[in-house]
Amino acid sequence: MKKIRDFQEFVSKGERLYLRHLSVDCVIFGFHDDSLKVLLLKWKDGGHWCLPGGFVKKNEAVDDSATRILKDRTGLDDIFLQQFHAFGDPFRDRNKELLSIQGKSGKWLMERFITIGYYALVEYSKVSPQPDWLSEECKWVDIHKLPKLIYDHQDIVRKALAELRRSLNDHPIGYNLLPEKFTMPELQRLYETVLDKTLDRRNFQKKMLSLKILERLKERKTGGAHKAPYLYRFDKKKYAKAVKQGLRFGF
Amino acid sequence: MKKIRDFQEFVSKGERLYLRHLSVDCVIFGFHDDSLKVLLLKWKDGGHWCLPGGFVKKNEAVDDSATRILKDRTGLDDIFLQQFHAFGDPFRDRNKELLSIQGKSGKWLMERFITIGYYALVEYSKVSPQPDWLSEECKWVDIHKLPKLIYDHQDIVRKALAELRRSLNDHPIGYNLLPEKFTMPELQRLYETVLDKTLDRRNFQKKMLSLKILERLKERKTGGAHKAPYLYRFDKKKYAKAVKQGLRFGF
DNA sequence: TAATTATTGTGTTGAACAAACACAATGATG
DNA sequence: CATCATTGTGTTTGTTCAACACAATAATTA
Repeated sequence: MKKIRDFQEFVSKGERLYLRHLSVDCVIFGFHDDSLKVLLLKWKDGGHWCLPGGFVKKNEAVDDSATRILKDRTGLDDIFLQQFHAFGDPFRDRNKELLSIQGKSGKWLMERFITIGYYALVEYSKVSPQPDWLSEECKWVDIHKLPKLIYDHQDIVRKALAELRRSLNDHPIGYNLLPEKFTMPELQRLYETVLDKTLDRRNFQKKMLSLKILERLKERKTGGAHKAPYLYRFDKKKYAKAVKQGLRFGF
Repeated sequence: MKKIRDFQEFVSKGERLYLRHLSVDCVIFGFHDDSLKVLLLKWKDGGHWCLPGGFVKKNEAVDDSATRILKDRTGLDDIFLQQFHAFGDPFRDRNKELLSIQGKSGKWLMERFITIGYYALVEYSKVSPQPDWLSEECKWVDIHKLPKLIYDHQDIVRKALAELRRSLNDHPIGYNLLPEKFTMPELQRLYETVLDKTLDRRNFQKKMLSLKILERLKERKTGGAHKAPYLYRFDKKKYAKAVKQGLRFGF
């Protein structure tokens, strides 16, 4: 992929390259330090925060646009990605004065955009956040400590989180959000964080094990200042089979 | 609203009026004769079947486009409407040769469209299906006996049904799909149809009543050749309260 | 008008699951 | 080697779910 040097070049090429009025925004979830994080960008100009996003090439599937954006910001392929909502209010991106667009060629950017929202589940430690040409910074932010975001990006995050919660009942999110090996307490804290409530340790373990998609490994010693918990990993075969049959968690 | 006289006028005005590359398609569900129906249109030209759809005006919220389309095809306001997916494959509407567009002004219609899918739940008897200017016919079709549909409209229906099933756990669909007064067997057959499986009559009733959103009325005599079942209706207050707290059906 | 028939209304039981809870084992710390 | 926070496991109790049976009723018919 050819790199776009600067803003002006991007703006003038954009009109030829992209579908008008249509963008993609991604809510990229990660889990670290017992909290749920979202990957955000900070604009060079003005320091405003926003979600990683981009546009749809004229011959590109919208899903592929999302995949491309994710790859650009995280360096990762093969990400779990889920389209969840299209945001189509005509005033959703009204205050475009935030962008300092000059010249006639940038007009397309000032027009109204409908954006299609995707959320992604990634393994925190595998991501190397990369700012785009617009941004000075790309970093993880605790979902409960979000800065003010541009446009309706706050709503987009809220909706993404709501959909993530909804999907808890069908989809074992630990598979995508945790490293390959993890402990039961870690898995539990993930669920507690997403659901924003505490769960009973013993009942949680029973429920998880009853799904028969986990495999228990040897002890883990290092680090923790207390009794070393077992490590688990997902059993891919059983996992795939279970998902196909339709898992029912009870959250 | 000014009526659009014919195809050519529509095509030439469209470019000024609508956002490019963006459409809305609606899967309108109704329930009648113990079966789930979808409202379809049949084109004058070629007799192809499709979903009711339309385009997004330059200053119109996408949700409002869907509402407008629904009003035009059914005559109804205040419809339960739910956006469920954006279909963004570049070849999804490839075979545009189905449309016989002539003239330069129609070019916009031949380009690629991303369509945003909505499903609606309506009370069958209240709908008076109205063809649009493209169509000779607008009618209800059993969801299990669909004709061949244009483009990816079959996929759109499939996805809508999947989402409807998913929503069964949070949303009491009977409220939108049945007439104000209905019997327990009717409600049950609705669920059986949507889920495509039979349910135990007694357990179903217990579950429904335990939600405390139904109000039982007097007997119903007319019609049925057997014991007359009670009539029920939704108790709007309790219903609203329950939905807000998050219903959990167990399907 | 009384028997027939299909359907509705209701209740019970046993099994599966969920919530609440207690105690022993462990590994680092001082 | 005693302490401490945390993990591993099991029991009890109540709730929900699945499977099932029988009496009541409204139109039909004999």
